[in-house]
Amino acid sequence: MARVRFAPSPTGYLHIGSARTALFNWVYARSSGGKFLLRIEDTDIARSEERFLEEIVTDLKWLGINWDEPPLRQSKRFDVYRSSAESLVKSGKAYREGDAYIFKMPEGRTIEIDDMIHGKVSFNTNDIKDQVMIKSDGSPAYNFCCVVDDAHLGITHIIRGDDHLSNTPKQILFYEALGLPVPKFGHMPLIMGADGAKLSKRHGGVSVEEYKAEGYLPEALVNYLLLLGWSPGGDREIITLDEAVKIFDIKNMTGVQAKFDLQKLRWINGEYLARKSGKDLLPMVKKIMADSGNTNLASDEVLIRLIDLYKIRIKTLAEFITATDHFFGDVYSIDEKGVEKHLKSAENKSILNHFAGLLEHMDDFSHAKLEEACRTMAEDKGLKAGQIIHPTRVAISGKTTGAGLFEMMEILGKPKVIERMRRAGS
RNA sequence: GUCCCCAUCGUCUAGUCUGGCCUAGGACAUCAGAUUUUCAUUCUGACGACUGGGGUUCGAAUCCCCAUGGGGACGCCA
Repeated sequence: MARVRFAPSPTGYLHIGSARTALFNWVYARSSGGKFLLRIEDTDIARSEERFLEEIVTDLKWLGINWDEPPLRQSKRFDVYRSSAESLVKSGKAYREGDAYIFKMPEGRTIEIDDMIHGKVSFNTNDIKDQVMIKSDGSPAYNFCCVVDDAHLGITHIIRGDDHLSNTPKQILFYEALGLPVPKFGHMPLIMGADGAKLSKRHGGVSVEEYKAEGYLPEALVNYLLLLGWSPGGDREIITLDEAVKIFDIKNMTGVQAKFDLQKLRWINGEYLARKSGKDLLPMVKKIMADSGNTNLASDEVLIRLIDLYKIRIKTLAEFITATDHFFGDVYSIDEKGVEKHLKSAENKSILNHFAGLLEHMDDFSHAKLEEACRTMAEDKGLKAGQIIHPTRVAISGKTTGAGLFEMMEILGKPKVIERMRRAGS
């Protein structure tokens, strides 16, 4: 049975690239009926912090990733690494230099890897230096404790980033020297920024937290990450984790570095947003509104109506806030070009005032009745409905885009609508 | 500098392993049109690629070599 792992180092937030690594390992385990484990690489005690670990755990769960056994912490196993290193010194494969333990690199050997993604890759040991196993301060070096623990955990398949490809021959040598079975490796290409450079803040964010805060749904982020380096086949673009588990085959992963495309992520997020109900989205919207300082400005009922109206017009939850700001008070963003185009002429002002006058006599302020009133007025005055709709939209929302006008009016309510129309018409 | 990985539309990719079905398919983005007598959704269409050069072969996006380009690694970081 396959056993795979994700081994984060709690020295910072969960990087989007690490999240992808975790994701593919998880999918590999679930699709093959194997186990997915977590190992905490906290050997750098000075830089490791509990709060980072908590954030990583939270983010993994948020993405839908769970693990089958309690996480293993490397900081608790320094004695194990030391005795392993000691055994290699005894057998003559390593030597000591002060308090450090160093592995003697054999000469002239070719190490061949049959990578699950790249196929055959080979290295010559002449290109590799002797490797530190235990540092002078007693802490283990990455490549060494990685091997000791992967063997200890019975890891059978290691799926990780291409940045580890050149670590692999070193690790294979450790497995051999220690007399341990060598697992299968699969190195997936790194994600680059849109400009081909290392992924950074200006590409839209590097941490899972940033995407969460921006209002991306975990399903959408997962879906997008899954499409980077793997193809579900056919013309599929939208795929859930569960469906991916059913059809995943590591053979379909490409060895080609991919650029992170925020536009496509946004599109996918929009797809998921549109498919959710306002009720399902409510907690997330409330959270993101609270985080940006908007609290208790509308009832849940009104919020749900707004979400249902706007979910097909936004790509992230954060956009909901700016798109609907005119519902939450009298200070909201104004599209100056829209004002210029629709509210400046005397004719439009007169149309606004006339329409407002009609509205004042309405008791039933439902969108159906409002639309009826608008259409009737257009007919009476020989106008096209658009000539009433556009100025009204800008007058009550400050925007040229948004939900259907009459639904907007209904939710805003008679007093606000008329007040804003009168102000724009004066 | 040395070693390693990679190379199809602007981007993600299908096709490459098992050469002919590829006048290279899909999606995002962009542009245009239709629908919606408002916004968006939706629909239709357009634009748009096999990095270059040598081979091998009846035939190459697919196999081989070289060049170029991109990325990674060469830490007592992980």
